[in-house]
Amino acid sequence: MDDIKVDNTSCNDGVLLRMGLNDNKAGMQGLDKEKINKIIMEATKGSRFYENELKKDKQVNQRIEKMMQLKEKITNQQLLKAQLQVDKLVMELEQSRDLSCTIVHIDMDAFYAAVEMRDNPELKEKPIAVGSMSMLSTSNYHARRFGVRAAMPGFIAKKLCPHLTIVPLNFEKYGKVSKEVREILAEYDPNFMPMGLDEAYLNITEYLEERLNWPEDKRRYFFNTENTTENDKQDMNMSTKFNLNEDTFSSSPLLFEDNASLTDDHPEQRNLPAVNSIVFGTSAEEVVKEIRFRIEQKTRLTASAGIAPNTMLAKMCSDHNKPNGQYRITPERQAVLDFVKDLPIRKVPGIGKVTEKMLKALGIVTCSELYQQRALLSLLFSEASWHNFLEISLGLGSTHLEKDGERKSMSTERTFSEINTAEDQYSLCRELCRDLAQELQKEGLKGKTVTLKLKNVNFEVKTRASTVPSSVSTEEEIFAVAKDLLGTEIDTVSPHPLRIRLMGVRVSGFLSEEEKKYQQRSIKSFLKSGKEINFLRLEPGKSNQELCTKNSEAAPRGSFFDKKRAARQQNREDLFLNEDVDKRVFHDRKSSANFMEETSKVTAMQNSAVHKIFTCPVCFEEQSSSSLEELNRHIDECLAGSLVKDTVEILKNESSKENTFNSIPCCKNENVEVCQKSNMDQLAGTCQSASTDVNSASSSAEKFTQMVVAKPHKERQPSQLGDIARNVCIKQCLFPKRISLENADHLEKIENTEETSSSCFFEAKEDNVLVCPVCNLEQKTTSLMLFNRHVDICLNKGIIQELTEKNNCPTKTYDTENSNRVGSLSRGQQCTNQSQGTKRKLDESSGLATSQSVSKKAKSSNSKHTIEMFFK
DNA sequence: CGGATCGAC
DNA sequence: CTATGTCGATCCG
Repeated sequence: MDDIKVDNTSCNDGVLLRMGLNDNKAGMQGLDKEKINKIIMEATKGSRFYENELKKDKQVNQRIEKMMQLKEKITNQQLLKAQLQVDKLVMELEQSRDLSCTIVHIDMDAFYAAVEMRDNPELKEKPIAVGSMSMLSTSNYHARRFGVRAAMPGFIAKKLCPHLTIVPLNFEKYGKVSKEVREILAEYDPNFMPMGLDEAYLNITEYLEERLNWPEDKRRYFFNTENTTENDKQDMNMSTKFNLNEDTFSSSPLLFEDNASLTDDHPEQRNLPAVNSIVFGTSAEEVVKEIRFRIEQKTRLTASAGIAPNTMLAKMCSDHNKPNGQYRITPERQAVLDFVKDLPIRKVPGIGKVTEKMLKALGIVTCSELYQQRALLSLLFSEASWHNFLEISLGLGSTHLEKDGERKSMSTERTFSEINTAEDQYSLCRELCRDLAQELQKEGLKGKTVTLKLKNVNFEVKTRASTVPSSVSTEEEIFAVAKDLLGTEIDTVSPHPLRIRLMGVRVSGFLSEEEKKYQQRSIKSFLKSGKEINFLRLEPGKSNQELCTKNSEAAPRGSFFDKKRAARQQNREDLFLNEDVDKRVFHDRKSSANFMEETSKVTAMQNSAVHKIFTCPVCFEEQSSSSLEELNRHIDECLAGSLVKDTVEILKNESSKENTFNSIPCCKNENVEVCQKSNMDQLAGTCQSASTDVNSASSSAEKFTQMVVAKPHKERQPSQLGDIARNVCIKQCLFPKRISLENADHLEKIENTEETSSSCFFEAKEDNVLVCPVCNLEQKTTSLMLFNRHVDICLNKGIIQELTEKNNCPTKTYDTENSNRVGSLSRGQQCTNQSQGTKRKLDESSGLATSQSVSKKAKSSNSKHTIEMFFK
């Protein structure tokens, strides 16, 4: 927004700090500063809001006091030393100064208000503001003369300006206009960076070069005469505004580069020929004029702009001649320093009310003072802060517009009139969770930490966060966490009621893009394959839902380990099948991205005659089938023939990194894929979105488990067994069993919170018999930690060396601390595709542990849970 | 990690 | 009556 930052007047007390005032131009209607302050004060004093402002102000003052005390203790010696250090950095920064870019900041003037005025001519001559009685988003310039500004509640604005018209927000409209503007901007920099609806940065460096050779015609724009007849008049004004003089028409670059064009924002009235087109030059100024011209022609709204060698300066430039003006800092060091010299620090983006006040306490108001005090600042502020200060005072800023990365959090919050009953609060909380879950789903995000935000009726804000071992994304999941947070807050104030005026819920701690791809793909594909196969194979009426919703009652938890034990007997050999499976199941090593396609192709196969080669996961023979139906039939036959063998565990590493399906280490001897609970919880969201059948899951994890885990043969009808076994089978082909670090990570977390979490994994203690992957002996254990300790000990014995040599395959470390970074991705690749020599190198360079480093690790830290897994 | 604060739009 | 909603960054414990 183009609202001018509050210039801190001399008022010493808090509230007025934020009530910035505009100059009251002579002869204009409006109020003077004093009057405005008085009115605001009267409207404010005594309110809960005001009391809170005072409190916050006190805190800032305390911070300042602390800082001043620190300052007192600083000796000259220290200061000198700091000076040297800082100046060293100054040198470096100065050397890195880059003036080669042309950055433009475009800022629509009083955007929302301007849009509303445009669409309702009645408002044109009136003071208006956009927002509500409780909060204004912006005001037009007329209203600003009364002290009506953005972030001011409407009722106070009304007191300042009784004639003020308050127009409600209409984001849809602003969004449309914003899009129109962006379409123009994209022509100058396809990578421009929008900042909200009304601002954007452009890097027009390249564009400028190109444009240099453009003929006039390419730079000619026509006045929009269609719009309204009334607009003709404006067009003439436009001509004036855009300084359409002879220079412009001659479009001589030389003439434009001189200073005359720098003053074009205050053009004198000229006699202009009536023209319906205009040619813009090739200089940066001309380009920006063109942009603004086109914006105005297209939207009938004006914009201000700044041109400078970096974003920070450009932003401040756009403010310089606002509204409807532009300003350029030429790409010369001196020009930059001149601009910055007397600039109040408050104008700098990033310097807000508090920082301004703190710096003011040190006698720093302008940027040159900021520079002069650099040594002191380096001793009083954090490194990040004083580095920033230094760059500001040198006029340095970023020269490239980095696209904002992935979002880090998503939240929703609501203000309301006091709510003080727990019941209402819970239901409100649920509602927020519902809204948030919906938004999360739109972006396919799941996060690990849930934050509850509360503002009590005294405007005191509290946030309470909790991070859970597995990502959440559904209403139920989020609410489950949020309600606890809310509960404890209610408890802490009890027996008094919790009196709040705002509640908010936020989810953060998303999986990184890498993790997400990795996880989602495999999960989605998995679900897809599972779903399709079920869809095809299960008798009518047997839906996923049934498989999913039936959970613990149908499959008691103890059975989980029963099955494990039973399975363990006959599969040790399976471990050694990998390589074969490797070669035979997958004809080509497609990236996992293809698996989505792959599965959908399989679906498509039913309708199309396309033949598809597929390897039967049971007999490992290639099958050319024209339909999934056919393939299934074959598999059924195979299964019937080799039922005893059941499904094989396929420890295959296919080339794609992402395409690994997670399973837990201790399940490695299982013949069936077992999804661990923490993982299941993660899957739940996807599960729900992918499968419409699945809903109202008290624990989607368990449903999932049931879907995946095959029951022992005898308990099932043959047909069912076939279905499920094949399901598992195929799934394993598509998503060969692997251990992911993520998994290990969750394992540990779950274990640590064993008592509180409803983890079922180690619940049946007597059944926890795990096979040590090192000594291959069964270990009866009550916790993963104990088991890991055993593995560590085994490793320490040096058995690993022997095994590694024998197996000629690297070992794997599951380091819970590095779990996020160490992709299980690249590992799969290495094991299958590369000779060991290469493997080792890659392992080391990517921070992965090879057998050697694993041993070291195991020795050096017992606290780390290392789980080794040997392939082949 | 959790909580508070700052700053921007 | 009546003082926003959302997001990222940073600092501190």
